[in-house]
Amino acid sequence: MTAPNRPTAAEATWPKVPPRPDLPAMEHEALALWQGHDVFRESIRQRADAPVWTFYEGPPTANGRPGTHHVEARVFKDVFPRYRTMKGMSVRRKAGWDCHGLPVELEVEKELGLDSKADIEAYGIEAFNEQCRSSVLRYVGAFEDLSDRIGFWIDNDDAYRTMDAAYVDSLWWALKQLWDRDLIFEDFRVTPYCGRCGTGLSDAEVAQGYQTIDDPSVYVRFPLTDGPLAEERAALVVWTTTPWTLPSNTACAVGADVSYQLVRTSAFGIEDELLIIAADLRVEVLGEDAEVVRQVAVDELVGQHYSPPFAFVPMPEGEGDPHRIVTADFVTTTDGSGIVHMAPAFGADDMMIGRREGLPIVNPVDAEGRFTVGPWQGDFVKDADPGISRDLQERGLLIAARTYSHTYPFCWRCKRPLIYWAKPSWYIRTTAKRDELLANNATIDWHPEHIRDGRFGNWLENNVDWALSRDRYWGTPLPFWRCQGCDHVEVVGSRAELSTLTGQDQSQLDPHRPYVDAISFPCPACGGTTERVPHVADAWFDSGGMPYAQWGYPHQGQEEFARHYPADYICEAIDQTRGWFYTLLAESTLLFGDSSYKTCLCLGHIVDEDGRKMSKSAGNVLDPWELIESHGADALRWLMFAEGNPWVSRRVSHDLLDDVVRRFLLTLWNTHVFFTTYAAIDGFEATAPAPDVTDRPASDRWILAELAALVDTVDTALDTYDVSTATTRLERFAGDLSNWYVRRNRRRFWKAAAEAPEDKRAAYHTLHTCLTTVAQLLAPLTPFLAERLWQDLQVSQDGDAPVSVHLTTFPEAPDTWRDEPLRAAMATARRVVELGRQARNDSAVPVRQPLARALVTVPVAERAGLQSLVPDIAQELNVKAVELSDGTGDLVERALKPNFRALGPVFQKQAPVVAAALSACDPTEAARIATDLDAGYATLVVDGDEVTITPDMVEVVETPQTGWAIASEGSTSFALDTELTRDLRVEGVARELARAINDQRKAAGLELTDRIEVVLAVTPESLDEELAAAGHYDTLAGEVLATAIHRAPVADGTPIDLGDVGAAQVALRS
RNA sequence: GGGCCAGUAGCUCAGCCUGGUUAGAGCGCACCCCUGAUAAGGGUGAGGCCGAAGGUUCAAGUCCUUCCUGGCCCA
Repeated sequence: MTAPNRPTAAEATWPKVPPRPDLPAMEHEALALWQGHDVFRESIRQRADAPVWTFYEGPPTANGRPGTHHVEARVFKDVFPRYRTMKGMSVRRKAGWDCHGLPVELEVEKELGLDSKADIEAYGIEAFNEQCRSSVLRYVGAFEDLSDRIGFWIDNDDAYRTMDAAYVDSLWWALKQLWDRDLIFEDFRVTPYCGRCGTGLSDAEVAQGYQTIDDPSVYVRFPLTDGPLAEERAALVVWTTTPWTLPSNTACAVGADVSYQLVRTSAFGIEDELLIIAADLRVEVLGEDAEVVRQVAVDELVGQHYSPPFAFVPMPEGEGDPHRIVTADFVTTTDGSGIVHMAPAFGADDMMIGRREGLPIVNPVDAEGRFTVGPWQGDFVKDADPGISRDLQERGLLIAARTYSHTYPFCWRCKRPLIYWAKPSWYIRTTAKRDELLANNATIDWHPEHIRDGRFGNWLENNVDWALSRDRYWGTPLPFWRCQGCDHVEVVGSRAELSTLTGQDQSQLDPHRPYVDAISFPCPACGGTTERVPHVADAWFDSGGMPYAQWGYPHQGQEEFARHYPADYICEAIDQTRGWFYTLLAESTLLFGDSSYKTCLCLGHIVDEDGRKMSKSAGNVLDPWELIESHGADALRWLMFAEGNPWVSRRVSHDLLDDVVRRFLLTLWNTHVFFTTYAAIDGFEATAPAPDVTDRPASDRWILAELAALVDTVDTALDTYDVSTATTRLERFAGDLSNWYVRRNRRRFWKAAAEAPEDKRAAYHTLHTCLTTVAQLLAPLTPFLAERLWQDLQVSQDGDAPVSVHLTTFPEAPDTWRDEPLRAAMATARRVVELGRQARNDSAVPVRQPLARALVTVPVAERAGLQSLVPDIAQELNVKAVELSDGTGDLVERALKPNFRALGPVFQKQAPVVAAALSACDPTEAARIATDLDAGYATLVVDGDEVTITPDMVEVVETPQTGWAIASEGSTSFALDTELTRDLRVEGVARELARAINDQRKAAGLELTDRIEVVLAVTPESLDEELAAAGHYDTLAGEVLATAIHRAPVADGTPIDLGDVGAAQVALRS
C-alpha cells in the first residue's frame, strides 16, 4: 500500500486484490503509508481548532518487555481517541512513563548484586539512582515498537516522565498544598518489615514470599486485676502465634458478638483455677473436662484490667490506660481462644484499635529486628520465641504451647521471616475528604457501572489515610525539611522556593536523592538547622499527579492544564481501582475538589486458552509479537474488542485469533475481493454520479437501510464506550452483506452491461458505498484493514479522497438510506427463504431443479410489506410462482396463537385459561374470530364467561393445507409443490448443462471474459429437441459466454450425467 | 473471613438493566448443496433441566433470597 498515484477518473484502475491476504504484510504496508504521510500527526493537526477531548495515558513502568496484556490496554486506549478524532474532536495523545519506585530499584539491585539497603548505601545512593535512571527507560523502545505495530497512536515525542525535574516540581507543589491545608501528618505505620535487610516490603513483595510454616501457638494466662471476676481470681486465656510480641502487650480484644464462659479446670497445673475463654473454643483449648461455671457477658469484660505477662517494657507514664480489655470486630472464634492479645507496634489491626482506644505504642525492637531491652536484648525477635515460652512456663503463666500451621510472609530476598513493625511514616489525610471522594466518585461514568458502588465505592467507604512515605532511594523525595532544634517542618513547593530558602540558585538541582538530602537551610521558625526527612514518596503519588504534573503545572503549562483537565476518558486494568484510579481521584479531590476523569473503562485480565492466568512459571505466556506477526494486529484488536465484555477476563490463543480472522476479517475481505474483481472487469467508475437511491432495486435499498442502521448503532455504541455492541453489529453486517446481498445479487455484477446498465451501476455503487462506509466505521477498531479498504476503494479512484481513512470524518447515514419497513420485510423474506430451503432439503429436490409453485403464509402484519419481495424469494428458491396467502384462500387453515404480553395485564390470573381457549379454537372458530378481529374485536366464551379479545392479543396463524412439502416456524410457513412436469425437468437439464460447461471453462483455465464455442451432443434426440424448442440453448449460450453452440456429435468430449432423463457429451473451443 | 464479578450448546460468547410461554450466534461435529467469490461460498440437522434450591408473579434465563463452583481484589 505505497502511496498511490492520485488518479484522475480516467486513469483510475482497480487494484488487484489477492483472494488470500497476508494480513501482517498488509499491515506493514499501512504502517509505511501512515509514516509516509505523517497521518497520525495530521489527524490531530487538522482538528487543531476543534473542541478538545481529553485522554490521559496511565504511565506504564518500562522496566520489562511489554506483554499481551499491554496490547489489551493499549488497543482500548487507542480506539476511543481515534473515534473522537473522526467525530471532529481534537484529541492530543501525550504518552507517559512511570519512572520511580521499588520495582525499578529491585531490578537494579539484582543487576548490581546488591542485597540490602546497607549494600545500596555502601554502593552509594548517587550511583545507585543513576543506575535506576538509566534502567527505567530501557524498554521504552520495546513499548514504542509494540504500540506502533498494533496501531496505538500515542505521541511518544511528547511523553511525560515522572522522574523529570519539572514533574517532581509539580508534585512538590501538590505536597505543599496538602501540607498547608493540614492534610499531611506524621504517624506510626505498621508495615511488613525485614529486619535483616532493614527495609519495609511492598505488598507485591510480601505476596511473593508466603510459605506455610509451623509457628508456636501459645495460650497464656492474663489474670484479671479489677472487677468482680478479679475477685474470683479469674484469668483470661489469651492466644498468640507471635510470643515475641507479648512483652509489648497493651490490651486484649474480645469480640462483641462472641460468647464467653467462665470455666473451672485443674488440668493445667493449678487446682480449680478459673479461666475465661470463648465458648466455641473451650473444648478445643481446655478439653472436655473443663467445667463451665457460667456464661460471661462481653460487658463484664470490657474495660476491666489485667496483669500483663511481662513488665520489662516500660509503658509511658499516665498514657492511654493500658492493659485493659477492649472490643474489636475482627475477633473470631475460628482459631485461638477468642481473646486476642494486642501489641499496636506489631500489627495493623492492633495499631488501628490502639489509635481508637488511645493506647500507648511501645516498641522494644530496633531496625534490625532485635530486642532493645529486657532478658532477650540483642536477640532477633523470632529467635526469642522459645525463650519467651519457657519463661512463661516457669512463671506459671503458660496454659498450653502447641504449633500452628499457617502461611506466613518471608523476605523474598533473604528468606528470613518478616515481622510487622511500626515505624514513623508520613500520611495524607484522605479520610478527612472521604465524603468528597465518594461524591466525586459518583460523577464518574464507570464501565462497568458496578465498579462505582462495588469495588471502588467500597474501597472509598473504608478509606484509610494514604501512607505516603517510603524508606527508599529512587523516588520523588518528600520536600519536607525538619528543624533539628525546634522540630518545625518546612514543606517546600518547588525548586524555586528552595532557592529562596537556601539563598542559592537551585533551578538546576536534580530533585532526587542524594542531592536534595545535602540541602539545608535555616529554620524559618527558630533559625536552627534543617534537614530533609529521609523518605521518598509512594510512586503512586507520582502517577496520580499526572493530570497536573505532566504539564509541570502550576510552575508552567497552565494553559495546557486548563485545556486538558479533567480527562474525558481513561482506561486501565481493573486492578487499578486501588492504584491509579484511586490516586488520580484522591489527588484531584484534595487539590481541585473534583474528579480528574469523567469516564473510566476497566479491563479484565488476559488469560490463556484454558482460562488460566498467564505467568512465566506456568509457561503459558503468549508473546504479543508472535501473535501479531502470525495473525495480524487487527485480528488481535478485534479479539480484544469482540470476544466478551472488556471487563471480564478474556482468553487469547492462536485458535481464537484464527477464528476471528475467518469469521470476520476474511468475510469482509472476500466481499472486497468480489467487488474489486468485477469492478476492474467492468471498469466501474466510482466517482461517476450514482443512481438515486429511490431508483435502485429493493435489495440495494435494503442493504443501504441496514447500513444506515449499522452506522447509527456503531456511532452510539462507540459514543458510550460499548465496543461489544459495535463489533457484534459489524460482524452481523459483514455477514448480511456477504451472505445475502452479494450472493443474491451476484448476477447483476457479471451480466452484460448492455442488458441493464442502470441496474448494474446501481449494484456497483451500492456495494462500493457499503464497503467504503464499513471501512470508515472500522477505522477506530481495525485501523489496518480499514486503511486497505479505503486505499483500494477510494484513493485508487478519486484524486480528491483523503489520503487515509483516518483523516476522514466518521460516517453519518443520509435519510435516503433509511427504510425500516423494508428492513422488516427483508427479515421476513429471509425467514421464508430459510423455510423454503428446509422444505427443499426435506423433499430432496435440489435448488437447481426449478419447481412450479409454492405457497407462503406470514403473520398478517407482515403480509403487505413482503409482497414486493416475493420475486426475490422465488428466484432464490428457484420456484416459478410463489404465492403469498392473503388469508382468504381455501389452501390455508387458520389457528390462533395467544400473545401473553397483551393477555397477561388484562386477564391476570385468567390469562393462561383464556390463552388455552384461544389455542384450542378449531379452524372454523379461529376463522370467525380472525374476521371479527379485523373489524375491531372478537368475543369468546371462556368458562361460561364472555371475554373480549382485541387484535393485539392473538396472532392469526395460517397453515397451508395442500399436501405439499411444508416447513414452518411459528406463524410463517412455506409449502412447496414438488411435482415435476416435463418442462421443469427439461429446464433442470438446461441448468445442469450450464453448470457443467462452466466447470469446464474453469478447468480449462479460461478468464471470466473469454468467449468460447461449445460443441454439445444431448441424447436422446427428443430431449435435445425439447431443449431447443424451449429456447434453453440460447439462454445457455449467454450463461457460458458462448458465441455459438453446435449441436453435433462430439469425438472426445466430456460426459455430463443428466440422471434418468438422458446424457450429454460436451467439448469447448476457444 | 469480607467485597466484587462470572457460571447459558462440546468450545467461545450474545440475551438479563426494561419478565411474556419455541433461548440465539459463531466455531466444532454429521449430512447435504453450490461450482462465474472457487486455496472460496451456502444449507439442513443433532446438541441446552440457562450452576443449584427456594421465593415474587398470571408468567422467570431475566427480579429477590440462600447456597455451590471459578476468578479478581482485600484481610
